[in-house]
Amino acid sequence: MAEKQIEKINNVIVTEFAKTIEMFDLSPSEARLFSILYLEGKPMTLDEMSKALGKSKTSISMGIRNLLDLNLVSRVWKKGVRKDLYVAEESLYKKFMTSFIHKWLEATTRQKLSLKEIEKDLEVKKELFTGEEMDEEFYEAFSRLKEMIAFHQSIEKAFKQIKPPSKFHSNIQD
Amino acid sequence: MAEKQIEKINNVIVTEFAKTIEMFDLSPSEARLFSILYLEGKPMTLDEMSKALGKSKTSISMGIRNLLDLNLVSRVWKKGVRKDLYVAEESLYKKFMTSFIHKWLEATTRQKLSLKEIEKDLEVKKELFTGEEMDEEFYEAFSRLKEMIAFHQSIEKAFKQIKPPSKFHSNIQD
DNA sequence: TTTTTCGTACAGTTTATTCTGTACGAACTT
DNA sequence: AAGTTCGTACAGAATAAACTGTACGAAAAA
Repeated sequence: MAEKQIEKINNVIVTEFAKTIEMFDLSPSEARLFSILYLEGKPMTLDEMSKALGKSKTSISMGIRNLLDLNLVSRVWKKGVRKDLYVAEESLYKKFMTSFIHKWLEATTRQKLSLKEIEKDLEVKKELFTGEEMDEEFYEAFSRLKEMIAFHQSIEKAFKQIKPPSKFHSNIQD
Repeated sequence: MAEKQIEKINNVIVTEFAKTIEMFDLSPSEARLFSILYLEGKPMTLDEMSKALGKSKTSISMGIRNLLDLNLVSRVWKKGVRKDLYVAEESLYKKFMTSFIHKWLEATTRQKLSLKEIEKDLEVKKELFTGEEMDEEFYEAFSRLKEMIAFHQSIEKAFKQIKPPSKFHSNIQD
C-alpha cells in the first residue's frame, strides 16, 4: 500500500473524528490537533504536529496548551528525547463526557441561583407594591421568571442522569 | 416602582437567562433576542425588538429568521396589526432539549457511519496485505479506529438516555 | 394610482478570532 | 564558554463573524 494512500485514509479519519470532537466545544483547529494526536497513538513532538497540520509551531504550542488545560492531552517523557512529547488521553468517553456534563451542571446551577436571587428580591417588592398600576406587567415577568428557574431545574436533572462510566467500556456491537 | 428600575431588573434577568440559551449553540445575539422575547411574554414587532436590543432592524430580522428555523419562535397574527409579530415558544425544555438531543444523535450517528465505512474498507485491505512491512502502523490505526467508533456508540447511548418529556413539567422545588 | 410602510437582500464596514514571524530565555551539546 | 535547539510571549497579518445602511419589491393606505 502506498504511503500516499495511508496518508489519505488517515486524513479522512481525522477529519471525520474532528467533527465529533468539535461538538465538545473545541475550536476546529483544536479538534483536529487532538484527532491527529489520538490517531497517531504514540507521543508526538510539536514539530511533528506542526508538520502534520501544516501550521506554525507557535500555533501548535498554543493549541496543545489548551488541550492540556482541558486534560485531554498529557506531556510524557521519554529517555533520550529532548523535545517535549505529548499524547492524547486514552479514555475518550470518560474525559469528554465528564467535562461536558460538569460544564453544563456548573453553568446551569450558577444561572439558576442568580435567577433565584432575583426572584427573592421580587418577592419582597411584591409585598410592598400590591395594588398599584404596574401589577399586571410585574406579575407577568414574575411568572416568566419562575418558568426560567424550572427550566434550569430540568436541565440539571437531565444532565445528572448521564453518568459517565468510571472506566471506558467498549461495547462494540451493532 | 420606577420605570428605570424595572428596566434594570429585566436587563439582569435577560442577561442571565441568555447565558443558558447560549449553551444550546445560539450566538450571543440570538440568545439575547430569544430571552427578550421570552421575558416579554407577548408578541413583539421587529421594531420593538430592535429598540429593546439597540440593534438595526436588519439584524433583528436575520436573528428572528434563525430562531424561526430552529422552531424557537413563531410568527403570530393579530387583528388590525400590520407588522409581523413574533412570540417565543412556551415549552422551553421540550423545544431546546429535543433539538439539542436530535442534533447530537444525528451528528454522532452520521460520523459513526463514516468511520464504519472506513473500517470496512480497511478490513478488505487487511486481507490483501498480510505480512508486509507496514503492518504495525496499520494495525495501530485500525485499533484506534475501533475505539473511535466505540466512542461514538457511547455518546449515542448517553443522549438516548435523556428523554425529553412530552410536555414541560414544572417541578419547582429544592 | 400614488404614497407610505414593511421586511429583507446585498454590499460594505466594524469587530473578534485565529494564525504567523520575530525574538528571546532556558536548557542542552560540544 | 560558545553555539544549538526548544518552547513560548508578543505584535502584527490574515480570516471569519457580526452588524449596519441603502435600496427595492410587496402589500396596505390614501
